[in-house]
Amino acid sequence: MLQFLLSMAELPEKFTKPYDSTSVEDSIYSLWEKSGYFNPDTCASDGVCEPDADPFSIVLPPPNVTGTLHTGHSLMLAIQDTMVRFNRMQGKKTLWLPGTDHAAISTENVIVKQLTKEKTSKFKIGRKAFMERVNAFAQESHDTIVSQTKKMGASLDWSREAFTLDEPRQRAVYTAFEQMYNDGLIYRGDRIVNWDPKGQTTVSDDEVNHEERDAKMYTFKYSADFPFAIATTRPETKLGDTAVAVNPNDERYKQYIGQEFSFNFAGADVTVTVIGDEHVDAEFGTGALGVTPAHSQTDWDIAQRHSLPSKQVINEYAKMMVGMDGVVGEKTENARTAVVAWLESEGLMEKIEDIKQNISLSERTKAIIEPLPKTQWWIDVNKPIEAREGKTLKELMLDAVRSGDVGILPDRFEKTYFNWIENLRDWNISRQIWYGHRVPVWYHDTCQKIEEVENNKIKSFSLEPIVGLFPPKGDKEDQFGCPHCQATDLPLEHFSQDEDTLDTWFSSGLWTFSTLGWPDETDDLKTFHPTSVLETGHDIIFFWVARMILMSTYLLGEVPFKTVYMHGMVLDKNGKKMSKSNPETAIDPLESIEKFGTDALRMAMLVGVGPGQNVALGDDKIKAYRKFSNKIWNATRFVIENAGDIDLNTKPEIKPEHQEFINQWETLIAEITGEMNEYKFYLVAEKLYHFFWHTFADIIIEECKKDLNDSSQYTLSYLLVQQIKSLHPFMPFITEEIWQSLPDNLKAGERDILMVANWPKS
RNA sequence: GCGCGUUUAGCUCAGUUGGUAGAGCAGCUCGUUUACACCGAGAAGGUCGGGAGUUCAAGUCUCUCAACGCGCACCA
Repeated sequence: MLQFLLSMAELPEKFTKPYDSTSVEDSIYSLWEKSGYFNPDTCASDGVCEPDADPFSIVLPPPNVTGTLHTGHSLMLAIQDTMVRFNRMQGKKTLWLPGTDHAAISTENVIVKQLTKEKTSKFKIGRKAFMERVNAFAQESHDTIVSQTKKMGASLDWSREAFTLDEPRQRAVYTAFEQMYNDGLIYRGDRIVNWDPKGQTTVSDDEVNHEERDAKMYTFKYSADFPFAIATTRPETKLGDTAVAVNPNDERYKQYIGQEFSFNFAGADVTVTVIGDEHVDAEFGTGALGVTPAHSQTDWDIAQRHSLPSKQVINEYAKMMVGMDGVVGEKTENARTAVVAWLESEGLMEKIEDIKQNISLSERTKAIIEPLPKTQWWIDVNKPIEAREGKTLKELMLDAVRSGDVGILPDRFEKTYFNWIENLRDWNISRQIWYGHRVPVWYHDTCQKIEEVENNKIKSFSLEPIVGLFPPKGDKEDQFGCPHCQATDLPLEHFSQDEDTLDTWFSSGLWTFSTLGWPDETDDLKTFHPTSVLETGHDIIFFWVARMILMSTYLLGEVPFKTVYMHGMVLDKNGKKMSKSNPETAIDPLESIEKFGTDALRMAMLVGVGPGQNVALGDDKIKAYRKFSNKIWNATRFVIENAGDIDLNTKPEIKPEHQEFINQWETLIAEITGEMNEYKFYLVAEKLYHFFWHTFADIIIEECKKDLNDSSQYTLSYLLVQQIKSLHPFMPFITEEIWQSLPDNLKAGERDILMVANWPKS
C-alpha cells in the first residue's frame, strides 16, 4: 500500500484526466522548434546524427500562396512528416525543406477578380500597383499556410524556407533559362497556342481540360459556285479558311486537287486551294475539311505541311475581326449564329446534326480556349543536347524512369508517365500575365534594328536579344554594355525587358535544387541532392514531376529524386470529391485538429491508405483515432503508476510468459522497420494500432497486472517505451507529450526530446 | 477511340510467393466503473462483380464480359 501511494505521487496530474490535445500541441511544437532539431546541421553538431550520416531529404511540394490549407495539404504533410521523423530517428541526416509557390496564373487571378469587383482592372492601376497588391496577398496567404502547416506537426527546417519567386530562386530561373537558350533548347516561335480569352494569356497543353458538351455539326457549301460541301462545328472560323483538304485517294474530290476558289463568305473574301492530305478521313463528314490554319492546331499542322498561308479572323478577346454586320466585332458564339443564319438564307446549308463534342477549357479560369497563332517562348523537347550525349529532353525524361534511377509508387503511374512523354510536344513557357518570373531577355534599342513594333511591344528584331541574368554590366553601376555593338556605359533605358512572364512550372521544375542553393555548388546541394523522395499528389505528375526530371537531368545531369510516392485524393465519407458545393461533408483540417487532435487526423489519413489510393475521410474515422490517443494515454498512466520505478537499463530475469510478449513485439518491430523502408506506412500504422490496443492493452497489461513483479513491470515499461517511440512518426504530439512526462529511468539514456530518440532496434 | 485502375461483411478497406476468407467503423447481446464508458467480452454478418480456363487446390494466375472511377487523345 505504501508502495502504491509513493507511485501515485509520481504520476503527473495531467494523467488523471483524458488526453487533451488542444492544451499540449502548440507547446510541443515550439519545444521542437526551439530545440533546433528540424535543422540537420544542428542534429549533426549536437550528435543526434553522425556528421557524415546517410542523408535523407524531401522538398515540400510548395503550397500555392492562394489561400488556406485544405485536406489535400494535410494528407501530404502527414505522409511526409511520418517519413521524415522515421528517418531522423534512424540517425539519418534528415532535411525536410519548406517553401511556397507563387502559382502565377492562380494568384494573379484572385487579384484580377477582386479588381473587377472594385470596378477597376490591372491595366487601369498599372503593373507596379498591381504587383504590390499581389505581393501583399501572397504574403498574407503565406503566413496563414505556414501557421497551419505547423499545426499539422510538420518537422520542417524553417531556416531553409524558400519561395518560388524570391531572389535566390530568380537567380536559378534566369541561369536555367540562359543555359537552355545557349543550348538552343529555348526558342521564340510562332505557333498555335492555347489562348485563354478570360485570363488574356496562353496556357500550356496540360493546363487545358476537356469537357463533353452538346454541339452541332453543320454541313454546307462555301458558296453556290463551290463544287462540294464541307462539315464543321465552327462555321464562324471558316472566314479564315485558306484551303480545303481532302484525302488524295478520295474519288469524289481527286479531280479538284490543286484548284483555287475565291468567294465571299459571310462578308469576308476567302480564297481556298484544294489540297490532298493523307490525314483526312474520307469517312468523316463529307470527307472534305475546310482548313483554318490560324484557329485550329490540326489545321495549322496541315498548313505547315503544304505551306499554306494563315489568316487570323478571331482576336484575343474571342471576337471576330472580319465579316459582315452581325459577325465582325461579335463574340464567336454570336458570330456563329449569324453565319448559320446567313448560310440558311443563302440556301447553302445542307444539314445540321446534334453531336457530342469535347471542348477545351482553361483549367484556371474555366474560359473556353481559343486556339490562336502567337509568338511565344518554347522549350524544344526533341533537340539533341551535346552536353547530354546527344539525348533530347524527352529521352532524358524517359531514361530517368526507364533505368530505374527514379522509381514511381504505385508503379502503374510509370506507364502513365511514359505515355505522356511519348506524346509530348514543345513546352510553351511564356505567359502574358504580370505575376511571375519575367522572361530574362532584354532587347537593346540603340544597337538592335527593331523591325516591327506593335502596341509598344517589339515584334521582331534583327539581332539576337540579350539573354541571361541581367543586362551585361558596363563600368558604372547603373550603366550597361551591349555585346553586339560593343558599346558600354549605356543607361538602362536603352534596354527593354520582355513583357512576358514564365510558366509557373518553369520555376517549380527547379525546386529540388534551387532550394539547395543552385547554381552555386553549395554543401547542401552536394549533401541532399538528389533528394530521397518526392511525395505528391498524382494529379501533378505531368505538371511537376516530369518537369523536375527534365530540369534536373538536363541542368545537373542527375535525377531530382530517387523515389516518387504519389498520394491519392481526399474524399468525403461518401467517397465523393470534397467541394465547396457540399460543405456538410467537407472536412476542414483545422476544425478536425481542434475537435480530435492532430494525431487523430494524421492517423485517419494514414491507416490503410496505400500510395495512389484515395482516402475517404469522415468524422467517424478521425474520432476512432482520438479514442486511440486516449487509449495510449491511459495505458501510459497505468504503466507509470504500476511499473514506473523500473530502470530499463538493468534487465531483470524475465519469466518465460513475459519473454513471449517481448518476442512478439520484437518480431513486429523487425517487420515494420522493413515496411517503413518500403513506404508501407498504411500497413505499419495499422499494425501498431492493433498491437497497442489488442495485444498490449487487452492482453499484456491484463496479464501483467495480475502479478506485479520485476519481470512483469519491466515487460510493461519496456513495451510501452518501445511503442511510444515507434508511434512517434505517426502521432508525434501525444508521444512527445508522454515522453516529456516519463521518469528518466524509463528513457534508458535516450535524449529528452523523443523526436530525436532512436527508432527501436529489433 | 487508347490506356490505367477498382469491384471481398451494412460502410471503408487488408489479404505478401495460389493452400478452407481478415481488420477498423457501424449495428446486435452481455458485462464492467481501483489504466481507460474516448472501456471490456461475445456472437452475428461474405456463393470474394458475372462467366470460362489452368491446377490436387484460385479472392490470388490466364481469358472474357459487365459496372464504376481516372488519365490521355480527339475528326474538321
